[in-house]
Amino acid sequence: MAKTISAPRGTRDLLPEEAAAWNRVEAVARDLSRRYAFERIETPLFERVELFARGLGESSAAVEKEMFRVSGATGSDEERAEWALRPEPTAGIVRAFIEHGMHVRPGPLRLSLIGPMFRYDRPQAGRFRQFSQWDVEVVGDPGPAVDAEVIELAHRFYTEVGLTDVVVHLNSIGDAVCRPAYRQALVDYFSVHIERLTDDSRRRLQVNPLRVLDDKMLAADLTEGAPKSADHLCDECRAHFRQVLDLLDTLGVRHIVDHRLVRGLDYYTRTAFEFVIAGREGQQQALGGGGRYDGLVELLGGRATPGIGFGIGLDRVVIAMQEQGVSLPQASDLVAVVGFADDHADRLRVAGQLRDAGIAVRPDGSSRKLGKQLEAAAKVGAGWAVIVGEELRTGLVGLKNLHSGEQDSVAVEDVAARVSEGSALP
RNA sequence: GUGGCCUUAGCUCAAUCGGUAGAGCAUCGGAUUGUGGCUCCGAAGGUUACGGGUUCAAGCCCCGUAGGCCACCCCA
Repeated sequence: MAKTISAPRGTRDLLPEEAAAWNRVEAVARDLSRRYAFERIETPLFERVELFARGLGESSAAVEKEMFRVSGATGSDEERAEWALRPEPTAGIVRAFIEHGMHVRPGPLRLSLIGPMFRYDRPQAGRFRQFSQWDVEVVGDPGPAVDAEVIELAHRFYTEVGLTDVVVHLNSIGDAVCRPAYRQALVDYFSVHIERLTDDSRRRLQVNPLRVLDDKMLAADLTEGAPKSADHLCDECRAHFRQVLDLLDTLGVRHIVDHRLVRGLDYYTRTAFEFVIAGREGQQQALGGGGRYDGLVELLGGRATPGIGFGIGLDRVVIAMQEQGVSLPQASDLVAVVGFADDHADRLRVAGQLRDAGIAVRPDGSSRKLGKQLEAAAKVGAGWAVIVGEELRTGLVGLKNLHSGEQDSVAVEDVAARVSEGSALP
């Protein structure tokens, strides 16, 4: 045997046995996108490094150490530009929004995508270098109602996918008006305790003081004693946050205000949130997160436009579904077509007729004895076997229920109806 | 980027003191020519992750590399 090649580190193959869970997750995401009137958008899997550096912030972990760089080909300047696989979808969507002049469209714009993201960090439970997200963005709506609607949408997603105990943690981190003062308050506070900070936090204090709150290495009393952004909000931000919380109460969305939640990306303003499984502290408990980014469009060269959105990590959702034992009903309306000797023409013709009628068919292509074919049919999960034999001359085939063993002779055109009655559940 | 544990058949695992690789499950075939699931018989499947070292002899001891798992940072 030739030397084998394995999947790249931090990536994995989606095998057929996991398909049911992924199908469910993607189906719910697509259906909710439809019901909440989001339109599909697709952006490239790679963009210029500069887009992410400017959009997410130079000091964000995603840019600082997790950028998955694409080595450019030789040739033109275009090809030699620095590219990176997208670590998150928002920057690309905002880039497209600006590039296509989408601000002139009747708004607010509601955009959604499902696709892979890439971060070059070390693989771990629930963390991969390639992972999948469902992302939704509302661009052009500054009001708190849309914050609540979007959070409620994510919450509904978790429920419909079958998960329980998912709660939203949220915070308001202010805006261009009040953040500078809060920022200074943090600098003042942490400067007093500079000897208790980690090297990393001392650096963050210079670059982005909010992210010192994110440093889990610091003693709890140090971060809990730090100034809270909620206490430093300007009147507008305070009112906005208050309304978001009230609306979530009205909608019955369980939420917890977390003063340490600042989020890893620099573009967030006002509302920031994260979805976690209650009681699962420590490891990769975040199932999704997002927030408002009222300054991002302008930062990337567009005219000032508010935005809000979230990304949900579908890999982690699938893992959580497995952990919680979410049941995924297996339809067994698959029909195997078996027959005798070399009557493949008959089998394929019958298979075609059944497919015309809309059912899933798997003809046996072998000339094995009938018993082997039936055994194989049951093993691949068929609920029914259609046995093609002499009676086909009169339009009849044997229809055998592979779970009960019952069998009778039916007309080919009646098979589909019998199968869709769906009595073949195991 | 840092640390710990690990790597033998497709999967889960054995292999005594260092003595030349085994089981269960799964797969495929058979058990008197047209009816599966149970049972029985049989076959196939390995450069013991890769590379080097020590030794008469290495799956086992030593070094390196890669990969996996777990945790930290951070996040989805």
